[in-house]
Formats: sequence, structure tokens, C-alpha cells
Amino acid sequence: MNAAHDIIVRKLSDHSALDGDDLKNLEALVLTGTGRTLGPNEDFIRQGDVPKVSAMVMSGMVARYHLRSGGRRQYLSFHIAGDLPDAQTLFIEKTDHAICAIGNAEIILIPHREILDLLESRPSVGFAIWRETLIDAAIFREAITNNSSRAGPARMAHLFCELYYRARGAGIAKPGSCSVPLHQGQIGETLGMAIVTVNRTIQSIRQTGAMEFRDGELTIRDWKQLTALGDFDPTYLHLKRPARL
Amino acid sequence: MNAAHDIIVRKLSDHSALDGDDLKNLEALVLTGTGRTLGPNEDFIRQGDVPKVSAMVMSGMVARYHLRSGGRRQYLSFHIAGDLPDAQTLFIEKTDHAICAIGNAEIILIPHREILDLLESRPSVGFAIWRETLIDAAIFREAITNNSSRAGPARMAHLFCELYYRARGAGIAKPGSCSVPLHQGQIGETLGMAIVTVNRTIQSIRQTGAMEFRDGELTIRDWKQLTALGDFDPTYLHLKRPARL
DNA sequence: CGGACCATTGACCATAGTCAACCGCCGTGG
DNA sequence: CCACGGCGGTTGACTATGGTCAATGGTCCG
Repeated sequence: MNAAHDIIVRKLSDHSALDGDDLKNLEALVLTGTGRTLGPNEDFIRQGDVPKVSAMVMSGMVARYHLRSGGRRQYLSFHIAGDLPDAQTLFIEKTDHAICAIGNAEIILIPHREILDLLESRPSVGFAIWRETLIDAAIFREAITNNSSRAGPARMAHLFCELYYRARGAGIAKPGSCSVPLHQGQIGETLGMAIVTVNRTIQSIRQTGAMEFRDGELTIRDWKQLTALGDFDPTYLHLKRPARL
Repeated sequence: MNAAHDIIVRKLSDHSALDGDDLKNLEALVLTGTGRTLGPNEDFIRQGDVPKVSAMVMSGMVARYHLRSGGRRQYLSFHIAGDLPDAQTLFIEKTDHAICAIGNAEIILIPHREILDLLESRPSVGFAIWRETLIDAAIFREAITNNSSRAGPARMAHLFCELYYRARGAGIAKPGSCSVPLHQGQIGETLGMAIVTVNRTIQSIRQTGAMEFRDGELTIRDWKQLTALGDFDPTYLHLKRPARL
């Protein structure tokens, strides 16, 4: 695993112009963080919490989700190495959604106080983090469109396209495959589909030869076909350097 | 109509602590803006644009939407007086969604240059605008949950609850009603429902006596019943002062 | 070996989509 | 002034996608 400062520097300089002093301050910032290892399904933020720290994902995958009255979960987004899944707690006190690990994950927790101090002294670092939260919002918007206007197979294909593309961008994908440690039930709670429908839809896509998904591993067999099926256009991810695919 | 600086001061001080100098600078900021009047369905940002200004809504309603390949629209959010529907263009160059007016609307357009200068000189104003964009993101998250996990009537009730609650918060609702100049087809493109289903769902809710929706006017007949039907909890809107209902 | 959990399959059902027609209103133009 | 056309809303009949219910198999772990 890379060191924390490598991960965040890579992530933020991917889309923002940061000078040497900015980077030095960023490295100092992550040193103030404390590591934490999470097991599958373990929450580290619950709905209603008022956190005093924000997390950066070091390895594995974490997810944000709403807990509906009645107990149903709705997964909202997934986050991989370099992501800041709860940057919004800097300025929104009471969290309106929970965050848990999907599979095993490692995060570091950085005190809000340290981040806020850095925002005041180095505005360009603040703008870079702000931009991160804006890209998050773009991903949420795409999820609205995906879950509201695409039929089952396209909806699922789009999700897998996004996860693979982002894993590529983060440099944690193997050639033609990446880790997606989701269960079929969780995919259903992401796409708004019943678990049986998830199962059947995965099989129907598998039969087209576009991809495989099994045992937490996503394998791309035909990227062009998969993106066509999912109507996937990565513009909304706002990755400056397009991932090699 | 109120003056622009009244609207933005009201909006931002609703959830952020701004001192007298901050407010003075905000008022100066909106003076640099130019007004624009929009007709129904008129775009003022198109997908792929690289705008040099950001808008604040003065009156009426504007909407963000995705244009899918094939021409289908997916509405993502609606914005009323005081909202900043394209603040994200400050830090994300290429817009990934379009914005249009719903009904007649008035906006003012403020140059990015002026806003960015203010962010550097008055960080707390920047934080307030940042928080605005984070609340936007919370609304997007709720839309994911709404459109993905609620059945037709609940989904529609939730949308109307949000629109009324926000209109209340912005001070532009009448007692028990507010303007929602959407057509049934647009509601379908918001909730991911076919237009016939929208029509039937509106009628079924109307029959419960919870609300009326007709000719662009939303009338609340039984707020408690409507919120129960829509499973509506306004926490995610992060309005400090709860709107009177 | 038993139980828990996840994936898979089958049979049936319900919600919501498609297709099509009609109504009422309004603005335009003959 | 009235006829026409367009648009939004409404209704009906039919269809299909996807949900519910239920049972089975496989794997891992205690």
C-alpha cells in the first residue's frame, strides 16, 4: 500500500494545480491523521452523527448509504483509494447518511481542525477539496439519471463502467479487471432492484460477453460493448487524465 | 421582488455565521451581476458549456437536467429564489448538465472572477457558498433514494414535500400553497415515471385529500398525511430555521 | 455435521409502461 | 368571429418489466 500523502497528492493534483508549498502542507496534513482498519459492513459514520474528523480511503472500498424508515438501505456512492467520502462533514454538522466499509478497508481520519486551518492558510488546497466534493455531486447526479431513466441491464452496466473507470483512474485496477467487493444484495440496494433481478440481470449481461462479475471481482471482456450497453460517458467524472482502458 | 442582496444575504446567513464585513462584501458582489429574464423552457447553460459566470435565482424556478443520448431528459433538481444552481462551475470547468427555466424566471449572473476574488479575501463567505453546494449534494442524494427505493405515490409525495418545504424556507410560499410551474411530463422526467403514471398518481394522492396539484399551483391539504405518505424527513435540507408549515 | 450466508432458479403477480384515443383550453389565422 | 391546430391533461386496454414468494444448492466456518 502507498503512503497516505502519495495517495492524496496524486488524487488532488490530478485535477487541481497545486504548488510545492501546497503539497508540503498536504503531506503534513495527512500526518496528523490516524489510521483505522474496517471489516466488512462496519460503519464508521452513522446517520445523525456530528463528526470532528474526516476520512480518506487508503485501501478497499467504503460506501455511503441512507437508512430508510423501515430499515431498507439505499447505497448512494462507493469510494476507493484517495477518495474523501465525508468531506462534507467539514461544513454540514449533522450527517444525513451513514458510511460503512464494503469488504475490508483502511482509512485515515484527519481532524477537522487541521483541515480548516489549512483551508485558511492555503486557499488553493481548499479549492481542490471543494472540487472533490463537487465531483462527488456530479456522481450523485449521474446516479439519479442512472437509477431513474435506464432499464435494468443498462443501469447495471453503467454502474460497473463507473466503478472500473474510477478504479483505473485511481491506479488500483488490474488490466481488464478490478476488485468490486459487493454482494448481489448490495447491488440491488444501489440500483433500486430486487436481489433476484440483480442475479438475472448479471447473468444476462454475462451472456452478452461484455463482462463477468463473480466473487467480488469485476472482469471487463468487451469495454466498448459494456459502455454502449450502459450508455456510459465518463465526462461527469471530471478526470483530467483519462484512464487507460 | 426583493433586491438581489437581500435574497443572498437571507439565504447564506440562514445557515452560516457571517459578520458585517462579509455581508457588505456580499452586497457588493451581487452589484457586479447582470440580470436576465428567462421564458419557459429556456436554457441558460447547456451540457458542455464552460461558463465564466454563475447565476443566482431571483424569482421563478430553474431546473438542472441531463440530456441523455436519445433525447430523453432527466431533471435533477429545482431551484428557487436565493439558490445558486451553477456554483459548481466555479471549480468544474465543463458543465455536465444543462440548466433551464421552468415557467418564467429571473436570474442574475455574477462573473466568476468577482466571486473568486471574494473567496480569497473573505474565506467565511467561501465556506458559506461551499456549504450551499454541499446542501445541493444532500438534495441529490435524497433524490437517488427517492427515485430508487420509493413506490410511485411515495416518490411523488416526497418531491412535493421538498418543493413546498423549500419554498417555505425561502419565504415565497403562500399559507398552504406555493407555485410549482411544472407540467406532468416534466414531473415524469424528474421521478422516472411515464407521463400517464404521473397523471394517475397525482389523482390517487389527490383522492387521499393530502394535496392538490393543478395549473402549476401546489396546495397542501394535509401536511402530516403528505409527509407520512412520502416518508419525508427534512433533515437533509439542512435548513437551520425550520420553516413554519 | 449443522447453520449461516450468498447465489440461483421457478412460478406467479403487480406495478408501471406503451399505445391510442379523446377532451378542453388557448392562440392564431382565415 | 369561428375553425383549426397544438398542447397539456385524462382515460382505457393491453403488455412487460421487474417484484414477491418459495425452495434449492454451494461454500465456509464453528
